[in-house]
Amino acid sequence: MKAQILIVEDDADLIELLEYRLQKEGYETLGFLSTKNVKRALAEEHVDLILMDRSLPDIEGSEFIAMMREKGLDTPVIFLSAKDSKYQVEEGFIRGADDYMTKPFEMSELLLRIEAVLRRTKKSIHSNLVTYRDIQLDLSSRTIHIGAQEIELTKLEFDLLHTLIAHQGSVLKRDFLLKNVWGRGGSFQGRTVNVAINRLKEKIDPDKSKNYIKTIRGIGYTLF
Amino acid sequence: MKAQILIVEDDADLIELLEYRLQKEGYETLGFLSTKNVKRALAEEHVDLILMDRSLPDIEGSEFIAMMREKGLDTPVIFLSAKDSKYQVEEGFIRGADDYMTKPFEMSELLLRIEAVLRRTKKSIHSNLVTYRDIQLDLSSRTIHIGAQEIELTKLEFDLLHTLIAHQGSVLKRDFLLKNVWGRGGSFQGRTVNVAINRLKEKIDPDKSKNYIKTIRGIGYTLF
DNA sequence: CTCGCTTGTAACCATTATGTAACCAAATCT
DNA sequence: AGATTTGGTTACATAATGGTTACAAGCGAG
Repeated sequence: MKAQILIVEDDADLIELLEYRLQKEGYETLGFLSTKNVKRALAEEHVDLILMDRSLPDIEGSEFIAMMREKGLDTPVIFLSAKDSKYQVEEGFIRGADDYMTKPFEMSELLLRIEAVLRRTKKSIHSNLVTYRDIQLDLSSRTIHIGAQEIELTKLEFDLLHTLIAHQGSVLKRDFLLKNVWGRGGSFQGRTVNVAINRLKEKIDPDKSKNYIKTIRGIGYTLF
Repeated sequence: MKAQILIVEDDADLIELLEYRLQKEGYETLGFLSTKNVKRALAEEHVDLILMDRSLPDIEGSEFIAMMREKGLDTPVIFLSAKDSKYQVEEGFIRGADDYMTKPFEMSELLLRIEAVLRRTKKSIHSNLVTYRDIQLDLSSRTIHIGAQEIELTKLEFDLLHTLIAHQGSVLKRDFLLKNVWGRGGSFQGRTVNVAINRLKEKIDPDKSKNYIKTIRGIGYTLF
């Protein structure tokens, strides 16, 4: 899948140059002369990266980013800023951007930086998912989603749910769960597993309508 | 990797001579009789250096450079000029050329100057940014900005924040942090990571309103 | 060498998670 | 149906874990 790059730059010739080169590299491009229609484009299209002149006629680049971030958009941005002594001093004020290039720049270096930023932001979606019905566990971020809702589980509850899902289809005996989730053999007596399962049930299905976990009397628990 | 040199010169014989000699030295060359197609060539190919006659039939050399720089290209340029006057040499430098040769010139001297310019322009002065929400780390200058504010972090705190951001989206266990930030395996006990995280939290979010760092009880820490 | 900053450690506090027990409800058996 | 067995529910004590603070050793800049 090609990455789509949005360009905001008030120099039409530079847009042309950038679009030509980026398309040649296999990117899709969207060129804009001002930020006027950019917001709409961001809402309508999926944009992987924004290349933006820092000093646009209508708005300051970092201001635009601030607005964008406020709307909840975290599209990465690379600034293109003029090598103006005034801006050199204020380099620290380039904020919210993922990278920046000072004009004049080498086209090949820009391409490398684009690649780097895309690689970096793509990687953050390196999740490790386990799903059962509408439950979704992300093992790397240890987050749990049920439908669109995110819920919180303790370490024990998370591990318990994880092994239940991992062995879905088979009935898990208490000994098995104690060994796999708690780590110790039979050092626990009584209702330990029982209570844990119930606390888990309470969290993933408070109104008892989904019936994720089924009790097999005399044996243990299972998911279907 | 061979450097590519673009030549713009209205004397076809001189182009041929230059190309022959430069190729013999191991450079790749692109010859042009006018600036007409040079812009396109600069977009398509990586060019390390431009050799340019200062008085071309279609455009003045320094004017062309000005245009190029405005487009954001910083490819170095060496002027070749038939006129010999100190005044003009200085003017040439002021207008953005990296070096200047007056015809007739010694081929060996040109080669030396080409080498010098290429060596000089290899170094990159661009920064290396890592961002998370409104936090921005500049890895080359090791400065940290949160929004408009610049804050100071110790080496340890900087490295810690850096690895947290680099692995944003996954929970980082204490062992992992000890290995990656501290460098040693398990040579630390107790609250070492803990205290470091809290010192970092205190600096990047003194009034505890931003909640950048989330504690995952029993596992470690994460950004989200 | 000294001063100040950094940072590991320990002691202590606060919070959360969880094992256990007591009790209740439901299923199973005779 | 009543007894018995098994699981569910609740409350609570405490263990586990992380946060906070203070302090001293280490380290580097001057």
